[in-house]
Amino acid sequence: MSVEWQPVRQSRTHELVLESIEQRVFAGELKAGDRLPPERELAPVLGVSRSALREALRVLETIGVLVAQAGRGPDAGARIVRNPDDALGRLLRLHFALGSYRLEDVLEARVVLERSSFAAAAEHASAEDLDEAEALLVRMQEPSVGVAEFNDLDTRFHVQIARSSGNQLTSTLTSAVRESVRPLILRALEAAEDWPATADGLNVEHAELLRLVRAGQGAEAADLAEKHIRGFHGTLVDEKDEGGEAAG
Amino acid sequence: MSVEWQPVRQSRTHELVLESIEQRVFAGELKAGDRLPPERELAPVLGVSRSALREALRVLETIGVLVAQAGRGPDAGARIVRNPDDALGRLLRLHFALGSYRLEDVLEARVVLERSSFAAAAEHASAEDLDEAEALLVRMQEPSVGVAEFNDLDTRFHVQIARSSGNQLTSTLTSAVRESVRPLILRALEAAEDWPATADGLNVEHAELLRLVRAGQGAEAADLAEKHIRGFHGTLVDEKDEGGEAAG
DNA sequence: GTCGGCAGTTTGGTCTGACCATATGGCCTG
DNA sequence: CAGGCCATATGGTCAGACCAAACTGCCGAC
Repeated sequence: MSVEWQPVRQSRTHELVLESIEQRVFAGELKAGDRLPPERELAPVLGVSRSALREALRVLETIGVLVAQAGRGPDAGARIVRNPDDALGRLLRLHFALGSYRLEDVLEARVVLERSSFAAAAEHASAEDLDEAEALLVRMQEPSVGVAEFNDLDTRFHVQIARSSGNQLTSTLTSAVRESVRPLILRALEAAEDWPATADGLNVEHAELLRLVRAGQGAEAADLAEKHIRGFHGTLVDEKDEGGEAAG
Repeated sequence: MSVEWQPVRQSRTHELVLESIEQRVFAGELKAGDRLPPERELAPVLGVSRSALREALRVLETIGVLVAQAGRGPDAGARIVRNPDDALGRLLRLHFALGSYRLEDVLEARVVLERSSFAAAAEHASAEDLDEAEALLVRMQEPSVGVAEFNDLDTRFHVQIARSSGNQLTSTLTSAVRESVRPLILRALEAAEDWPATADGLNVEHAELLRLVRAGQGAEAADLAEKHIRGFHGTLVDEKDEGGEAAG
């Protein structure tokens, strides 16, 4: 048989706890907004120590499924939430830093996701969403804006378009992927020979992108977005060429 | 200013520890394969208790950046690794179960990612990778294959194509997104009125997809992949219509 | 009677120290 | 020299205490 043997790796306690809670989520018994029992009650019920339970809760918190709040009242305790964005962002950022992904791979992923975002935004975006995006562009056009803030606004513009596409998942993925290369982009912007010209060029493209989205020209917006992203990543590859190959 | 005030939310100890370790990763001081000092040494150095340190390590383990192994020898201890796939899979699976994402959103994401996978595979896939994909298809064609195993092989086929595209990131994302709807697809397959006919139809499409990839016809493969996925997800929407809307 | 503050209670966060489980390294015996 | 047993290093778990945050509600001052 072609199936390889796998090491059995016996489960640790906190993993069993995690499974138990996950099962409740999959079964629909735990929904967003629900509260878990207090740690001091739940631990003995599950037959584990509080520390083991806490490690499981920490895992759930890490993936944006749970938040904990001390104190009393309706907002206190451990609550089920839906906040995948931070979790995905941290995950991709760290793995990109570790060399799990090559820059070209990130580039392709961005192109694919953002083409979809811009095309969908041209279809579904509300005027308010696009107004917010425009506000970001206006702030980017101020000559006094610094590189760091420009980078921040740039990220938020792309994320705002993704969000306005109405697709939560591609929005989250777009945001996370963009976040993962944020430090790299910041370094590239800082190293730009003629910063005002660079900023101008990006501003022009952003404005045109937003115009196409507003006009409902999804296909054209997608094409320009691809050009926009590829053009910019081109400069990144140049910046990073001393990095060498990521080892297997 | 349009920037909203944010609650300051003072950092918890384990978050500070996490930041400290993350910084080392971003700075390149911690690379894949490196070992962390033993918990009992590292905790006092960081000025925190072992439990707080362990919670931080658990977070890193959750996102696939660290594995821990008890015992002695070169493989023991906490080591930096690059294993994002499980982490991303769990994240999307749980969030999909919680209703963070609508089924249509997942469908669009799959279409976008897998179009790219198939197109890139037609360009870059090695013969061995495609042989492995073919072996999966052969096993899916056996009449005796059960629904669960078919679902498993189907997943692995799509993931194998993604992997053979040479893009680690889209491969991971494809795998995770496919995993997140795996239970749903399983239920749909189980509910199929004429299972052999359903399986046959999918098998034919898979074979044609692989043929196009082998022939290097990336554009055609992408189009067929989109049709393949949309067609199948259509049956899923029908299956899930009792689910109602996901609350905001 | 109302407002403000103070104490009580609930809940997560952290710390300490102990003990258990696992896996290697090396000694010791046959 | 081979096999088994013990020492050691390391993560995993546990128990109990105390700290910190945040709401509840009482109680006194006005």
